Amino acid sequence: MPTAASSPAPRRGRGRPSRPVLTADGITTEAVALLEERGQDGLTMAALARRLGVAPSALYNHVATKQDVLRAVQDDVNRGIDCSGFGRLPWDAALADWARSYRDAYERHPALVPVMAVTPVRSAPHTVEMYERVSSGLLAAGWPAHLVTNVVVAVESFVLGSALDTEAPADIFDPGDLAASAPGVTTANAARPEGDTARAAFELGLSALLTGLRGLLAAPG
Amino acid sequence: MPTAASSPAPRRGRGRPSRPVLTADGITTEAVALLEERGQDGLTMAALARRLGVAPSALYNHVATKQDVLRAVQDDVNRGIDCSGFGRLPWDAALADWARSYRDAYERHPALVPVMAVTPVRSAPHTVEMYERVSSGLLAAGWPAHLVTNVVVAVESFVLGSALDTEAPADIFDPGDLAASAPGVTTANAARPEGDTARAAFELGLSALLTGLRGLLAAPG
DNA sequence: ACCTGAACACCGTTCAAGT
DNA sequence: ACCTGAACACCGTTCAAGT
Repeated sequence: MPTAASSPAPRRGRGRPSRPVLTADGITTEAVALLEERGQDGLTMAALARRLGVAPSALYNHVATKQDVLRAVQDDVNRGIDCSGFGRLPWDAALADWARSYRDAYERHPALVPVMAVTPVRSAPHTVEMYERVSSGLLAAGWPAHLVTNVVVAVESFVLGSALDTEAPADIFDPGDLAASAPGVTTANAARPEGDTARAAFELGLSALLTGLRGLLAAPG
Repeated sequence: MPTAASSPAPRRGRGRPSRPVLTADGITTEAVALLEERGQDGLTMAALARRLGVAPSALYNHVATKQDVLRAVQDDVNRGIDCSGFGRLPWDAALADWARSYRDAYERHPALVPVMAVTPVRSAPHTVEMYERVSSGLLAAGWPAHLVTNVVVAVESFVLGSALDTEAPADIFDPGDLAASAPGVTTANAARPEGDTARAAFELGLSALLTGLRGLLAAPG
């Protein structure tokens, strides 16, 4: 029975257990599960502790803050992002696959988007590994070193913004009472094909971004 | 003395005031100021009420939730975004100016990024006006109606992701102890020019995105 | 209708006491 | 070292009571 067992019986003893009942990895695993099941607001230190069969204060023997938990969760999410195209496919196809996988991962965890944008990569091993595959792939494909990080950040910014956009309600652009003063919005809305509109906008932007990047690599300066 | 006066003397009377002391606009104005002065965590209903010289519960006669306050603040921020290029400049130059102004506005208010991505535009008049200028500008420039909203959303996703990126610490990509396993990241970091790196990545991405969009408009399908 | 003040059901976090 | 349970300083929000 791994630490991931749900709803373990609460400990009744008063003092230090003979063997530790918590580990950093176990906390992270349960935090990911909790985030997946109950969403952003469901991930509280109290709920996490209950899942682990422990008092909330016990968590603080293993993590300093809730932000620590979020950082660990985020590194775990990044572990699942597919970077396998680099070195196997042309750089632009690899970058496109990475961007799609990256967006899919954060579509499932939009609450982590602001965390990802701001958290240093050190002590986040899977995150470092992801960036290493992308950066070394771009370098090997002939991208000038001084542009590589900017390319990565530009694509990442688009991906994270697009991940937030997947949360938008379908009628976000419906001007309601203000329709009379917004004929252009109304026309554009009416002509927009139905279906997965967030994905359509993402694919359009990704395609445009890659076209521009190919041009930049071909004619630098 | 407008409602924006700071630290008014608290009312001491017990019942309904002879004239209302709060208005929706006054609440929004003070909320913007509070967000600007104290940042995301500083904008609490208690702090907002104190600034307005009122008990926290009084706010609930004018707004239903704190989310309401955030939505109003956000519409106010959108009022300041420059859309003046549309109809005056070529569509791509107008779109670039809009994107820069949009990013600048949310760089000052990164906490509003997740709100913006998700909030319906109805009952947000300045936001509708912004989208109207952009949409009608693209339509007038010859963009097919069925692509206009996707273009807007794609650029917006890039802008909002880039706004979050401005919050990142300068050493976010420093692999620390993991440097030995990340030679590509280390090389790219070392070669990246110093200065406003977030802006450099934004300008690179914006340029690439616009190049791709120009190509798409020229050769649709 | 629109305010006050008390109350409710939470938060994340700290800390003394236990083993 | 690593747990419990009580406590602290907050949150956003509700609601009866006042005018």
